[in-house]
Amino acid sequence: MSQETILEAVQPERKQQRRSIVTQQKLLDAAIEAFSENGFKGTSTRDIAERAGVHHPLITYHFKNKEKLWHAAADHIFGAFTHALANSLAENRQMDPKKRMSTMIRIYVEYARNHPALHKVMIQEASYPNPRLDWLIETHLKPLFETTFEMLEKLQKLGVAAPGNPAILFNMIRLSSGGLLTLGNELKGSSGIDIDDPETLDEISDMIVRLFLPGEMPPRSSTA
Amino acid sequence: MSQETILEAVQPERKQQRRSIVTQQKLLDAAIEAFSENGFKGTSTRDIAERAGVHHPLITYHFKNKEKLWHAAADHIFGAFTHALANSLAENRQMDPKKRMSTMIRIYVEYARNHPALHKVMIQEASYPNPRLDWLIETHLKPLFETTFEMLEKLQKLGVAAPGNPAILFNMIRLSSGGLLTLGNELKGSSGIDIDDPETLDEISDMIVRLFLPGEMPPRSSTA
DNA sequence: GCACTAATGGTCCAATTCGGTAAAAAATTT
DNA sequence: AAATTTTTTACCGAATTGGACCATTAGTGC
Repeated sequence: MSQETILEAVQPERKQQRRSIVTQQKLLDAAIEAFSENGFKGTSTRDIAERAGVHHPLITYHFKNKEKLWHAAADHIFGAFTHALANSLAENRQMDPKKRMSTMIRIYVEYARNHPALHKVMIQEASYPNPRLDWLIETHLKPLFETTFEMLEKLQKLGVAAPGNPAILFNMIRLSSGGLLTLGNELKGSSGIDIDDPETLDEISDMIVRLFLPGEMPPRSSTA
Repeated sequence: MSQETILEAVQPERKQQRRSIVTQQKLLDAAIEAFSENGFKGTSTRDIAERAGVHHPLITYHFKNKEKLWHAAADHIFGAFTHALANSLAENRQMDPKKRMSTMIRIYVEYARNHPALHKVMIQEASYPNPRLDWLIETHLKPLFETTFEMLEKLQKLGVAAPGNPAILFNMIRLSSGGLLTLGNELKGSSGIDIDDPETLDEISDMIVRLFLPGEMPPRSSTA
């Protein structure tokens, strides 16, 4: 979590003021929200400043320019998610693989509900080829996905996860959870699904586990 | 298919010229592409005209304004998809329910590959509440979804489709197919999935059928 | 071929918005 | 109180916005 930013590199002869941290935080949150809704091109720095309740030149002051603000915002939300995920996985280190994966799914569903911007930003940038997408893939997506691929493959060998290309399988899980919640505004009207109902979230998580991890864990052998 | 547009309402004392239809077509295609990439707000009419290779005042001439162009473009792509779907379903009228649903999935996967704008536009508009989303739901989504819900419920009763809320199930299918292909630009880099490979499309379709329609059709009884 | 209209091309518009800068004012830290 | 960080206010020039206007061209119906 080194989002004390950018400016730290210059030369902080004096320590950063608290209100400065607050406005940076507000700007990052507002930026993520705006970028996730309207994409990079479709978002103006003025819109972001307004959402943050802050004067727009502060963006230049704190983040230099729009591009750097986008990167900082992406780092911010991915960092927070990775952190939440790592925490939860550390807690469940001794659980069996199926339980661990189920937990990850549950966390992601919950996270996607509370921070839909995480998935939305990926969609926005994947919308057409651009350098930000490449950066996102290399910096955040690949590291995040790799461990999950491995976990899934292991589960497939154990007969727990459904067979087939694990990469495709993983992405289907990703879309059935995060992608589904991203459509929140539409689901109620088109399908009568209310993602604000906590029971709905459980229903989604349970269904994903049932669909994608249909097998049961084999009884633990003494040698392994 | 009444996308001969808008102007027909005025009073066509003479019949529409062929080149006019061509430019309208080009504008509709360009509009869908642009709107799907950058959303309504993020798209300029000039961008659309440029993509279409057409002078931008022609948008005003043919579609009155940006809003009406969006609606015409949405009608256009949803009409085309509904048409393709209906055609294929008509061909397979005598097939058993599981086969029919599998066919629908296959069609949607293929369609989403060749016309990613269909799904992208829905995502763009669902990104935040707005009147276009409401219109989209009422005009196109609900009619399109209703029949599928029913088919799915029937398949659940037959033990073919996975159990659980059919609306959620349906939307997971929708996202595992169309939503997945929408991420095309990202999937290669992040997961090594190449959606330009026809085999990948088959793999996706097959996996969806296996995951969501795991049961086999019961042998046909003589009375039903 | 002629008259009429639909369609296009090219130009212009006024308004707004864009990202970013500069310098004064205010708030904090030392 | 001095020094420095942060915020505020005002402003910039460039680009873009959706749309209007009219002369020209192409196609239609006779």
